Amino acid sequence: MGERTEHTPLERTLQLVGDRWSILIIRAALRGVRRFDDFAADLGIARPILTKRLTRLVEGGVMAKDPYQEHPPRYEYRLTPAGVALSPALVALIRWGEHHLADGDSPIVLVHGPCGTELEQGFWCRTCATTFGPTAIRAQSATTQPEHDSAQRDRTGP
Amino acid sequence: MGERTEHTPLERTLQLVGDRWSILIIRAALRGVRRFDDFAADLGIARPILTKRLTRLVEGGVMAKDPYQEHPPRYEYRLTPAGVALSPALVALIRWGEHHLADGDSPIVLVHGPCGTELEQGFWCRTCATTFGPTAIRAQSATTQPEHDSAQRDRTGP
DNA sequence: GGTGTGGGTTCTGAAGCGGAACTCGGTGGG
DNA sequence: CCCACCGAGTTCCGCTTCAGAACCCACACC
Repeated sequence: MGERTEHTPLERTLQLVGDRWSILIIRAALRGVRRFDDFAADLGIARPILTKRLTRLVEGGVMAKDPYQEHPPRYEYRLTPAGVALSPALVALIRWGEHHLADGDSPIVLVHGPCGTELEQGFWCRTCATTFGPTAIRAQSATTQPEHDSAQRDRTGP
Repeated sequence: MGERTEHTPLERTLQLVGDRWSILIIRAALRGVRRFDDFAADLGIARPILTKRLTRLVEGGVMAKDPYQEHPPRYEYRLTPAGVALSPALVALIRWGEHHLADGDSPIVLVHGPCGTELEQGFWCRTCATTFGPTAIRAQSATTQPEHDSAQRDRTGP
């Protein structure tokens, strides 16, 4: 049996959200869906699978299960900050589908809300003050300097 | 039998690469793996599954199957430009795993090759010359004005 | 006290996945 | 000429996961 303890970050990420539904659940949550039945209706997912996926996402820190009323104890599932941090991945997948899987029936694009311009997504180096493509990416151990707090936040850009 | 013809870009993307192996196959291809047996050995994937995944990725335009020698006819699988265009999604998933699924054993980060600074990834609006977070994203039809549901509820900050 | 609602759990099949063994064309060595 | 070998799959079998529908249960409302 597979003793591969999925050691790379990508493998661990895919263990958590790399199935057919988790990403769609997260997208629904980003749109404001919170309750079990709303997820089920919105996604068309089988309810037992939804139970399992939500449980796994909660255990993985992507979502949180909070009571929203007491007496009939009812819960809602919200994205944690870690869950919201998956947005760039979602957006990348959506954009890729838009540009490379167009069926001609629904040309929908993601835009910057305030101005309506189609958004772009790229890699940005703070030091060089430049954007760059995938060929300039290198993986590197961070043992010497555990600088983990970079977080893509609203900034003024390149 | 789900007759849902997966109409949104995200659903179509996940139909193609939203299984347990496709993303890992694409990562291996980005690292230079090209041949059937090399994929099998590198990933530890069962060979019948690898056959199916490679076939689907070729049909989906993500990879191309080209002969690399004639007389014993042998083929290699390369990423197409569309396949390389999935890099931002891969990088987003890798970075998320690095930052939110750290097990303390392998702190590896992605850096800008030339200078070694950890890369950032964000949404960029050419018109406003600014980067922004997920709450400022809106989905909009590319042909007409924004009639597609605003797709965004109020959320706590990113 | 019956009905409705939200949030699940049990039951079935039907897919998909994993492992090993087998096939098939061609090549190279003895 | 014969046999081993290599790359690229395909078959066969067993196990795990998924999908669908039905069912359960605690409570609230009428």
